[in-house]
Amino acid sequence: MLKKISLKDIANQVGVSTALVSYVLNNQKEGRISKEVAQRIRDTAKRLNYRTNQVAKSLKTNKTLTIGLIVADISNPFFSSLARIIEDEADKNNYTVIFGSSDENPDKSGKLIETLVNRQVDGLIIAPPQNSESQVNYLIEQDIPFVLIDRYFPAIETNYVAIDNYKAAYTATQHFIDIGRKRIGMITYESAIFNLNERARGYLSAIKENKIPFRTTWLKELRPNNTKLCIEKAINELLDGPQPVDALLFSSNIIAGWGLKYLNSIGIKVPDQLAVISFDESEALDLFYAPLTYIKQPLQEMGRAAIKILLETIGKSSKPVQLNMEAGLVIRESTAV
Amino acid sequence: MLKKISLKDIANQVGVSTALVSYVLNNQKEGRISKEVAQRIRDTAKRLNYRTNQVAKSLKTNKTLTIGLIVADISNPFFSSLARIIEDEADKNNYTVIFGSSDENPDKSGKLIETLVNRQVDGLIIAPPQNSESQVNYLIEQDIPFVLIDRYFPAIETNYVAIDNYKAAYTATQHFIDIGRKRIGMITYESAIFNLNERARGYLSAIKENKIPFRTTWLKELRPNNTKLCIEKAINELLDGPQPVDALLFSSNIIAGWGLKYLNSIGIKVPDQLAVISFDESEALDLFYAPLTYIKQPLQEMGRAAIKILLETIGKSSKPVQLNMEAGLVIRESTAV
DNA sequence: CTGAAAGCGCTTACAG
DNA sequence: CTGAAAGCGCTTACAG
Repeated sequence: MLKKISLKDIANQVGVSTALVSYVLNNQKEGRISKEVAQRIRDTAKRLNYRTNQVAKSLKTNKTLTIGLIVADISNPFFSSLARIIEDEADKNNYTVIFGSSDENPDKSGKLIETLVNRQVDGLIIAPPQNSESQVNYLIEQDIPFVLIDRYFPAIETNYVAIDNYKAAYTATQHFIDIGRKRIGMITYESAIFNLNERARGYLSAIKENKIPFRTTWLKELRPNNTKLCIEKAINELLDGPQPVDALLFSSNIIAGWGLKYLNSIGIKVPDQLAVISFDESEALDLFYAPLTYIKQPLQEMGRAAIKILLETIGKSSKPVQLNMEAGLVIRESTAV
Repeated sequence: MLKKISLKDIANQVGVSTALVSYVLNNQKEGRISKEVAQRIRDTAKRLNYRTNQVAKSLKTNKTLTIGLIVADISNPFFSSLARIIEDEADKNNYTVIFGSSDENPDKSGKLIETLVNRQVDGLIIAPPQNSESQVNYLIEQDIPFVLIDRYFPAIETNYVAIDNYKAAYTATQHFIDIGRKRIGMITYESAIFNLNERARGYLSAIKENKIPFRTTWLKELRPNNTKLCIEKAINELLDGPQPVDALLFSSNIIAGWGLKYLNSIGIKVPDQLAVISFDESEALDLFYAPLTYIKQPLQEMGRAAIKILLETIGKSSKPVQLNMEAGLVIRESTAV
């Protein structure tokens, strides 16, 4: 790289101190600097194409105007959509975002947190994987501002922004019942992640409260790895036998993606044979021959709230803000009566 | 935040200079420091939970170990997949990535470049929007390492990693011809972006060289804005009249997404009435009842190459490396004979 | 084997 | 209205 122009270069050219240059370029002490000198400083800065070195500024001010975003996988449409919203909101506040993908792996997320903290991010937005409680506690101990998003740990008092997953799953299941379905399956991950458990809990509650005799084989909890085959196997089990399910709730867009592909390939008729609802939308789901009924998370609001809370926390540590937003149910053909 | 532990704190505790602490923690001058002291320094660092302040280190070393990634839109699956690959490759080299979305807008990309440069990123990976030549020239002037990805400006000599879009479109069009299609349409964006022009050029060449009488109405070039309606209109025009097209090439995954949705809704039979090929894959496309034949870009290789070239350029400025990789054609049901 | 010291490019109280 | 100076937390020649 070329030698960069520094404040000192401008100061030398104009024949003033770097202090003065700094004040002018930061629009400080407005009234107290002679207009003429201020203008000469500005002109020179422009002529030399001066760019402030944020690293030096950060070291001095102890602010980097950078936030770290840790998601499970930036290539998952749910997270990349969220990332885009967070990017835009951050930008409005002159913040820049560094991202990292944890792959739902606590070791990776721990390393990411460490890297980002070393880089002195002003705060973090994290979708924490299971078993990462200690990392969250570490951030609390170190008094590093952060907001959990999508998931959280009910036992730890932190900022978070999520949806009411219990209610969302309950509503979806109730919808199946309302359109007359009697045997309702659900495919989800076997996981300690709170939001997934809430989804299963909501599903079970709705079934119970409607006095539908529940069969344990209706709820399939998959290992997160080896997903594709497991999903196919789960679907087979749900559809085989004399009492196949007539409705199916997918607990994530990824599961829905694989699941629909498989339903396609084995020629199941949706919604006639099987009504289907998925958590989260995805361009993908629109191309299924029966556009999917889905649980729509208010991503925009979630991203906005996360940034807002984070910036407030950066400003001054305050009481944790905990937001359980309400998700919508977008009803389409996959649950048509 | 809590007061952070600095090198000085460790130095004070152990009773040595910060220089020594720095050497030990960076594993420098290994043999020349007494084992005993080194061990005490390490123990103390651990006990105090020392984290190095990367900002201070960066200021001194003039390296931030950060790269900037500017794409059109991080929520577009093409770019988020690329981002994920770049993230992983960067991580292997201890680099971290800051991203930004330009929305194909040169003003936005200009601002992003400025922000990232001010933040002293060591280098940039950019998918440049149209009319951003001046920004690229600025980077060259300033001798800031960068690699263009996905698109580039043939008139400017830079590092870039892209596919041979001409060839990819040619191959796709040839495939239509090989399966007996006679009236082949293409929907693309009206744009000065080189890669899109190359796609149109490849399509036209294939038609010409196969001596198919080309009709200008077959090539639809849309304004990038208001896409959905434009695509529907374009499809209507292509399918209306006595001589509807019997094959259709979509020049991006976004266009394909909207296009397929519309084909679905108007009940066109793929591939019987209309054979279809799209640029780029997407989970989405698998859910279309006739899984799509698509042009597969070697994303993994592209991301890897981009990082490799960038890091080499950061190491020492060298001759521009220009990679036109070959895309594959994945043949599926949408072009079945 | 170890330390004193300069310096990276800024900001900001303090003094005048 | 303006400047000299300290300091943010590191690294690294240099000296011993």
